[in-house]
Amino acid sequence: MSHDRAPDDLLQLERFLPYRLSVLANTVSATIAGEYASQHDLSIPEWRVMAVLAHEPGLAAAEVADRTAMDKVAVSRAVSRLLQRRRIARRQAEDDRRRSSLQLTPAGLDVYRQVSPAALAYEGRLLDCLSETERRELDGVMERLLKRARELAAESIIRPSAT
Amino acid sequence: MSHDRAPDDLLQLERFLPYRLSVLANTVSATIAGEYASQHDLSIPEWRVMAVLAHEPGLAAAEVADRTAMDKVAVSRAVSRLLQRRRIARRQAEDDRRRSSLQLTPAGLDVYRQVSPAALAYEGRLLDCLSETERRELDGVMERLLKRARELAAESIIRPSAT
DNA sequence: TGAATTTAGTTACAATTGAAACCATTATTA
DNA sequence: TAATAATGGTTTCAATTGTAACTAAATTCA
Repeated sequence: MSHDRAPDDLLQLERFLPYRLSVLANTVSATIAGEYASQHDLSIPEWRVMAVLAHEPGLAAAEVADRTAMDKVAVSRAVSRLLQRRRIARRQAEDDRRRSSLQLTPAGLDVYRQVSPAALAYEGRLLDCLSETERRELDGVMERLLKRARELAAESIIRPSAT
Repeated sequence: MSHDRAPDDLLQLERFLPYRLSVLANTVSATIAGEYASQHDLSIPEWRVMAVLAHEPGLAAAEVADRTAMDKVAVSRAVSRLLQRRRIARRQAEDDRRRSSLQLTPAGLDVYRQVSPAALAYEGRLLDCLSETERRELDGVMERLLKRARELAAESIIRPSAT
């Protein structure tokens, strides 16, 4: 009457944390991306760049990459779109002419000030389904999981397929 | 001495749950994808298809899409690669000739039996950083967050940009 | 029955993303 | 100081992914 294969010591997709994380993150990101795009013609990478520049004006592209967990190519592309739309401005650092210094324009700051509360409102509604305690705990859990995930990622890069 | 803009009632990227979820999920997925790819030449979509077929042999493509949170195009592509490699077999349902019935081949089952414990081992090491209680709680929290995220996603599709 | 819809799945085309090559500048060191 | 290496950032090309159009089969209902 039951399946004769795949006993439950083998992986079941719906119970697999990496799968669940991926589905949750994609669902959330797709919703937000739709919101940003329709309201402000803004992609998630662009939004990330703006958000870090709001808090730390003058960063170079590499520093932005660092703080947004994006690679330098993605930052370069987001930056060039933001420059086109005059949402950020760039000048070259006087000490090092390779390096750029990025900051929001007044128009960019405006956009940030509009998007920011909408994003926080979405986050709030998402977290509605958790108790205050659960939220606090989730915070710590996420932090440790990310730290751990990075450790494991570093491992498998160092030793891509040793015996 | 402190920044004169972006007060903390505005969004700070590192504290923003959607951002954190995305970074965590991407880090985890990239690690696993690298593992699958190097060891078995298997993509994540393909792996998902195999995992559901291991538990429910005979599913049609649309049902696979359902259970893997993938769209039908992604399933179609994964299925065609898996067919090429003889990891799954397809026959058409006798009652409805549009519909296909998919199942792992013995070779496919073999791959699944190899990948599955490796994937579970990774998950175990990731969860190492949490206590037993925290893991149990995370399970419930993930479930509710996903449910909630889907509600909110449905909302914004129904009412894409009402006043 | 038979035209019009709906459903399952694939294909074609455009947009996004990632990896590697590349240019310009700065740092190193022989 | 001249050659070499390293760094910041952009560009190019290929692979992945998403959207829409499409084919074939089944269903609806006039």
